[in-house]
Amino acid sequence: MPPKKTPKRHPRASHRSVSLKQLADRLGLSPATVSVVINRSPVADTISQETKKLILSAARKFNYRPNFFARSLRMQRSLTIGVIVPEVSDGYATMVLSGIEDHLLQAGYFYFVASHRHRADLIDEYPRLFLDRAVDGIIAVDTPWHHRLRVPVVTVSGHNEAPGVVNVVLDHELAANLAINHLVGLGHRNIAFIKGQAFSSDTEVRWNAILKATAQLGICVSPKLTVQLEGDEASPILGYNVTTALVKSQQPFTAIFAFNDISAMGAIRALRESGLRVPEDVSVVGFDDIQSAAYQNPSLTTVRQPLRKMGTIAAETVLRGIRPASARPGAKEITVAPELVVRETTCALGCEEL
Amino acid sequence: MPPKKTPKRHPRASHRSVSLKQLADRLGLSPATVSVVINRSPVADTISQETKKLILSAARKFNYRPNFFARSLRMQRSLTIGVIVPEVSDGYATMVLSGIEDHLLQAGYFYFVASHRHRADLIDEYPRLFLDRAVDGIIAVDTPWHHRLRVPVVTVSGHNEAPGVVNVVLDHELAANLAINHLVGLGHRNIAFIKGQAFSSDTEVRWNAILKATAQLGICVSPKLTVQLEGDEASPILGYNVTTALVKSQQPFTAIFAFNDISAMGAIRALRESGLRVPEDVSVVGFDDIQSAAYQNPSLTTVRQPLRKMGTIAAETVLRGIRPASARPGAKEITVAPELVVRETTCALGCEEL
DNA sequence: AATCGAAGCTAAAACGATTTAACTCCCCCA
DNA sequence: TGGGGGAGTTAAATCGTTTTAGCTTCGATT
Repeated sequence: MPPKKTPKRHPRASHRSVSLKQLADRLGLSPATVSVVINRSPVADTISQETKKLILSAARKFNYRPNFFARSLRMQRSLTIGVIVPEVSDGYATMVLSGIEDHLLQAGYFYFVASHRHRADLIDEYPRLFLDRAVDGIIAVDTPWHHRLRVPVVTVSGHNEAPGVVNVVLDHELAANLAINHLVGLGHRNIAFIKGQAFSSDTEVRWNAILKATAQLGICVSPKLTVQLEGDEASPILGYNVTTALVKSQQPFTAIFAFNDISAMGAIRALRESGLRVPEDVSVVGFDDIQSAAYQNPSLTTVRQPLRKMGTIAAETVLRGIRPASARPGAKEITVAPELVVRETTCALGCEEL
Repeated sequence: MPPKKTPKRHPRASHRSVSLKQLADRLGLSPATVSVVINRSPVADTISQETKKLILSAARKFNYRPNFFARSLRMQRSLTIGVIVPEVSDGYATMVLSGIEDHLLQAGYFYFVASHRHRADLIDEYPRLFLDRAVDGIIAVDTPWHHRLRVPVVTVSGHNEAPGVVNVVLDHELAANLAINHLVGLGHRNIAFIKGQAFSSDTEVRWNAILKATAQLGICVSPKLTVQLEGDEASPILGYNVTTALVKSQQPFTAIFAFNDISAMGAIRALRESGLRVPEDVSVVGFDDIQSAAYQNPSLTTVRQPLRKMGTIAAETVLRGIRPASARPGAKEITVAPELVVRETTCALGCEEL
């Protein structure tokens, strides 16, 4: 008597849900038929109504869930997007993420998040890992980008003209104009500037926009009133430090235009500690309009970036890139408009409100 | 002459990377051998050194990357964790996420994020979608949890005793003690409380802890000085609203213990607008110690939750649950300790600093 | 009576890995 | 001469789908 050859089942296979083949067996049909009906493929047009009903109701009854890997393997698509950000726990990235998520999940996609914390090796490695995971597309938020990949790539605030990538960017010229006009309109002439870190992809474009805007208005940008953030953390301490240095330098100024809200907060604290009042002695304009900007004390005047919207646009764009329907190229850059939000940290030169 | 039967290749198959089989063909070996060597499986022990070298160098040369789906399909594991949070763009969740990410990526896992925005249908649906995607485990952050799933589940700040799930929670009794002791030590007796929204999983436990702590100190908790946040947004406006109402009610109080930093910020603004100074007239204690707490003006005294650490622990725990090595059950609850961070929004009753 | 076409369904080949149970040599020893 | 055993390798099944190119039937048309 030959030994009974019980085929070894996979360890976890026991309580797994029913497979397509099992379903087909139960119905006395072939997997092909079941597959075709369940996916509402055009081939199913010739399947009789009766059979279709049977299949669909059986699928419901046995709670059939298609195996994701089998399907992805066959279809060569993962319905997954990789998102790379500098840091998950900072306001900028999470706002964008929130917009990205909105759109992706609605479209039936999921996404991986990876944060590189400005480490060059990770900036290189994560996109590769994403590809190993067979993502259908990649969104890079505020992250330098040089790769050329075989999936669509969209950056948010990326300014490299990499081939095949679409950049979703703020209209920095408008942003600079809004802020500078506001300050100049209030009578400010000696304006200090806090530039972003060298690694931040917006730093350079924004700075150029500022130079252009000030030039147009005949405002001089003094190098002595220009400081630059340094350091990786997303903490107000960076703005605090440079502003303290600025005050110590004794150069007179009546306004600060900060690179972002976080540094503006640090700046305000530094000014306070130096005995300067905000906004009576120094007006401060932030950038981004993160959640807490409105609830600072005083509340922060700032240039709002529509971050959620930028995320949504990025998601739409990357998905559009996946459908090979529309020709790939399209626009290389999508620009969104900022908005000036005037709150309490700016006032007319010499004002003494309160 | 029979028509040449060129097997139709898949659309995108062209520039895809080399497969295991192709690699094996090039080497004149079988896929089995190559697989075994590349995965350093025990079976490979009997493969000659020479062959191994050949295989590994060929793999490098042709930049072989195993197909993720094929592997997952076979191995029944995805190296992916699903994380569900109320909202990606809020400080609490992102801090936890940051800790989760740290650990998961190091361990070779990726994670999906989905935010339910307190919609009951999504709280139900996302875990299902995660399972459809064959995640190996789920982490639920500040999210009510009732399911019993076939993968390990870890909650952060979950307080339901669902079977098979591990809860990572703060020691709320300690937290309440720290805060109340601090205030009482400063002479405060009439303390107002801002309770969390009903849907927040910490609300109830924290409240009970507060009742216990006050009872121990003989402090009376007046219902008239107790307000509750309402609304979904993660905005200070919620705290602002209830505090405004509190002030209007004319009940005397000299301190507020808020449910979180966000509502504390709103509370401070409301107090200010009512002509009350913080901390001279009213001391305020927040909760969480989110990034911006230290940079409020005045900076916020608060109870710090080690959110990143909680995330890391959650990640560790869920991965431990996946390895079937260690027996599944283990502790049902892992407690972490809060820490009181005294800053500028609290001072002794009757103080007039500045 | 042979042919055609439509209707309804399916066989079988992918997709790209992992894994178990052999299988082939070849040497050595009785 | 036979066979035991190790070293080195692999055939083939499996994971669960999708999809293309047919395969049956059967009634209708020439």
